[in-house]
Amino acid sequence: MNIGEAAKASGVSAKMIRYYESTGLIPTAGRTGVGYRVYSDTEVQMLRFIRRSRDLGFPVEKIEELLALWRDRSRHSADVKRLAQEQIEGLQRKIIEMQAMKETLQHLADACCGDMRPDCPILVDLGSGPNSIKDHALTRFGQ
Amino acid sequence: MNIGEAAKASGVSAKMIRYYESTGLIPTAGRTGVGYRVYSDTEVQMLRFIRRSRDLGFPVEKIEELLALWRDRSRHSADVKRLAQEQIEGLQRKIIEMQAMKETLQHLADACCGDMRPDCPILVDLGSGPNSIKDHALTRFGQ
DNA sequence: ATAGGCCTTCCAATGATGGCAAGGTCAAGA
DNA sequence: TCTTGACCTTGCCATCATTGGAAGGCCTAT
Repeated sequence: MNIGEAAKASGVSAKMIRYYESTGLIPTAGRTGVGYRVYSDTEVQMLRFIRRSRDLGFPVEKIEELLALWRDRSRHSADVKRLAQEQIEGLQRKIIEMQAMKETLQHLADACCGDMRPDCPILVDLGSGPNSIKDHALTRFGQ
Repeated sequence: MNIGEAAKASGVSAKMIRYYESTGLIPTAGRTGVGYRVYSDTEVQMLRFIRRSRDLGFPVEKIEELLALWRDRSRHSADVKRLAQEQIEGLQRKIIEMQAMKETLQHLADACCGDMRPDCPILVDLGSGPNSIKDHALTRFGQ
């Protein structure tokens, strides 16, 4: 199987397959006489594993650990679960962070009339420093 | 004010201040006789604006637009609100995406007993392709 | 005078990916 | 057999925002 076919079959672009090989994430592929990379079903399965892990947000560094466990028949499932749990926590942290950004922006946007006038609480907030949300809330409720 | 003081006062690192200057996001700072950059309160305020915008997840490209509106006294607040709304939508998209990843992982982790045995539905799923979640659910409910 | 803490510029790396260019190869059709 | 188009190869550059380091100049206090 050529790299293009392996790419189609795995969902990993040819570019990325070469990249993963260069970084050592996957072993160096076999070559034909003229230097074309050759892939077996096993290798395609490994690529699909990587693709799916990326889709779940795992950084390549963690995928390396996951692959090692995948290959290790005497692994402990606890180790896999721990990696998954860490990833879940990382995702949760980011979600909370973005949720906070979103809510802050939503409050500001709600307070902006959004017409032709120049007055805009969003710009006022951005120009006024890091505690402005609280300040703004206090100001609003204080009035 | 030196760049170090401006950095402390604005929350933007000296490194980033120089970078923003080099990319044209902020105007070139004044210089002392020996070439040190000098900053006024106005410029520090602009840096704080940038910092706060970054904290809300705006890409630098959008901050450029926000800064332009900030400076433009004949702006329409509608333009600012639109930028904020787009940012909110972008954040929401990413949140949903990460939420989906998290839930998928949570299902998988829940199904993994996490002990010393090697059997692990997480690894099975990662190795089995993109539709495995649905497949897995069907398998479980079908049994 | 010297130490250390600033400042300057330039260069490089991050992580995962896409894009482009120049050149070799293969298969099918004229 | 020759050509064409689709594939492969390597290598370099770009992204995005940020950090780090190296090499060298300046300023202040001891």
